[in-house]
Amino acid sequence: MTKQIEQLLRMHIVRPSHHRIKIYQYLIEKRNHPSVDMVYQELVRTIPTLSKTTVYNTLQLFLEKGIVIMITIDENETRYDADTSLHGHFRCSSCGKIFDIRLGTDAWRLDGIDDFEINESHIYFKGWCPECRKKGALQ
Amino acid sequence: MTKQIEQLLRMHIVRPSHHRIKIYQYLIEKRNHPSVDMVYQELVRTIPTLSKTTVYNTLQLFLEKGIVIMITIDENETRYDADTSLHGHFRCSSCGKIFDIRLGTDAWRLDGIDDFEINESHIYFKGWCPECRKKGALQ
DNA sequence: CTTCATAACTGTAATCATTACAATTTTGTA
DNA sequence: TACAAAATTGTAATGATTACAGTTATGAAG
Ligand SMILES: [Mn+2]
Ligand SMILES: [Mn+2]
Ligand SMILES: [Zn+2]
Ligand SMILES: [Zn+2]
Repeated sequence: MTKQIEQLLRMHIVRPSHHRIKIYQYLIEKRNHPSVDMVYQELVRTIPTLSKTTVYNTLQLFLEKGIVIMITIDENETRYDADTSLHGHFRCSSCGKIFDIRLGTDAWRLDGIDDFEINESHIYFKGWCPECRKKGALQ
Repeated sequence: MTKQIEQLLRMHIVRPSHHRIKIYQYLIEKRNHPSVDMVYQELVRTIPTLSKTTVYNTLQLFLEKGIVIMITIDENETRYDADTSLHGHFRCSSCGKIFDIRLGTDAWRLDGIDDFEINESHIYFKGWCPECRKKGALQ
């Protein structure tokens, strides 16, 4: 696993340091669209010397190299996603969890704005997730 | 014009104070998806006693009453829009302007996530606007 | 026109995510 | 082993947003 991550980082011109591997590994294993603090709080348990600045710097580097995307669905802090494929997100207003939403290609298509050059597309939904709806219904 | 805004605010249980009218008027006249600071900098010229806190509070109130929507396309500061209809946004990475993008209803439709209760839908694009593309091409 | 309760507004301080930056440590290579 | 480059750290600065206490405006009652 670590070898594969090293390979991927190298392919994107990112030297695979210990911290970078751990941070990338966190993203692909948890798949939880974490904030900087979520990554830091988890990893600092096994890397006590870890600095939050390193998490910021590393995710910024991953962004520039195109191996993560930034998600601004949360108003307070940016979230990150190692899944760079075209997909939407749903944020539960109750539990705060962020879910992946697979959308047909026609949802991403848009006509009549040929003069714009689109580099990024984001589709966000907010509301209540299935679990929270159940809980809410019981109250 | 002012009378119409007063009417609209009253309809949404917002007492139409002088400041509230001016802030709402700014939103519908400029249609520029402003940040709090953009609203403040413009209005403080004619209302020298205006406090930025009032702009924050007022836009928060408008949000709660459903007469504006929040746009999180900008990573640094939240933007506001008095157009609450379903439409997408495009943010130019060069000039920072935010444009409205009208999308067909099929773009907003999504199947297979019936268990989610959707309250808000946001579609954002980022890239280069027509004007900045032209300028960029000349360089 | 005064009184008074309530709502609106102001200004300052606190909070919190993010960035800047200089110092220190690690790494790869000769 | 030596050393330059890259990575990491820790602290301070920045900047948007919020908290809050004090002040002002408003509007109804008398
Ligand atoms: Mn995702
Ligand atoms: Mn708009
Ligand atoms: Zn939930
Ligand atoms: Zn532009």
